[in-house]
Amino acid sequence: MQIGEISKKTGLSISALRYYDKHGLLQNIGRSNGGIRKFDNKDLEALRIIICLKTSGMKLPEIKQFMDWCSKGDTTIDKRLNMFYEQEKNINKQIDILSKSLKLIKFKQWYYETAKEDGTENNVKSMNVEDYPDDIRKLYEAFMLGSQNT
Amino acid sequence: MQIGEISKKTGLSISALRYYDKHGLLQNIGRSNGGIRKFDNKDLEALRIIICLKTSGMKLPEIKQFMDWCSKGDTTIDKRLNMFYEQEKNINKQIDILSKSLKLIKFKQWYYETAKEDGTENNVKSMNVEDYPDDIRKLYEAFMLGSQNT
DNA sequence: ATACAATCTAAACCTTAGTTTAGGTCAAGC
DNA sequence: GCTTGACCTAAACTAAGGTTTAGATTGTAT
Repeated sequence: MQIGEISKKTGLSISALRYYDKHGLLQNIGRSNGGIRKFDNKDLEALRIIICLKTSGMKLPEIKQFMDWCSKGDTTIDKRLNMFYEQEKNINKQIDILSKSLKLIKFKQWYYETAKEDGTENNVKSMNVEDYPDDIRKLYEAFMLGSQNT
Repeated sequence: MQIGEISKKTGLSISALRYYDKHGLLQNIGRSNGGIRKFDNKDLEALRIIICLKTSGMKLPEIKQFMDWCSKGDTTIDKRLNMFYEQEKNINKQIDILSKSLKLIKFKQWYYETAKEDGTENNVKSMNVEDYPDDIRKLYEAFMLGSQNT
């Protein structure tokens, strides 16, 4: 497979693929005599992993580090295992943050739905927290407690 | 409150706060006669919302748009409500992607734990998918099906 | 042989979200 | 009235992760 086909299969742009190659993320991809990149299924699988690590927030130098370890063989198994333990923590942290954001979003939806019904923001803006519906108050407090102060 | 105190309360750097102000995210913050920014609790709450939107992936121009709508009053309630509906979808999409990544991570943990026990990657590398433990196979397949092809 | 699309490289450019630097005020305490 | 720490602006700089451009080469089809 050539770069164009790989681009279609992975959704990465051709220039991104060349960029990854240049920066050492794509190890041992072959070249034709004329210098054209030849990808096989192993390369494709490696790319899937790269994409997954990237979308879960890992930086390219760190991904390269992992690829280097892979090339280095059995002596780096421990490091690689550890990296995946760390990345699990990382992802869980991100999910936590997003879930907390979701609470503010839900609160704001209620806020603007109420404003919409009233035809004005004034009423809901001047409401006291204690007068929010129970479930809404919980959302609001979860958000506010999550960010300390005031 | 001055910018230094706000920086400590929000965790944003002073330069980031000035940058947000310059780009119109911080509307109607006062200034002393001498030109020094004066923040009040409303400004602080607005900043909390900005931080939340930003950490959930919203770009600064979009956040500015929202702030502009807020300043414009009741005629923009619908737009703001809609923005929060969209942002909910957005966040859920991000959580989905992270949850899928987590499956690969879990699979890789099993993979390298096995390699570690064996003292080499060779055995686990040459295993067939059908011989993976059931739960592991599911993780692997969820990941591979999620990315089509091959 | 020639056309043509696809590929190649290097180097310049781009965007986002700030940070840093330089040179200058502000205002509180002594 | 002077020092000192916090604040101000504009403008240049940074970093990551690519994209774009220009000009050359490859390889397949006619």
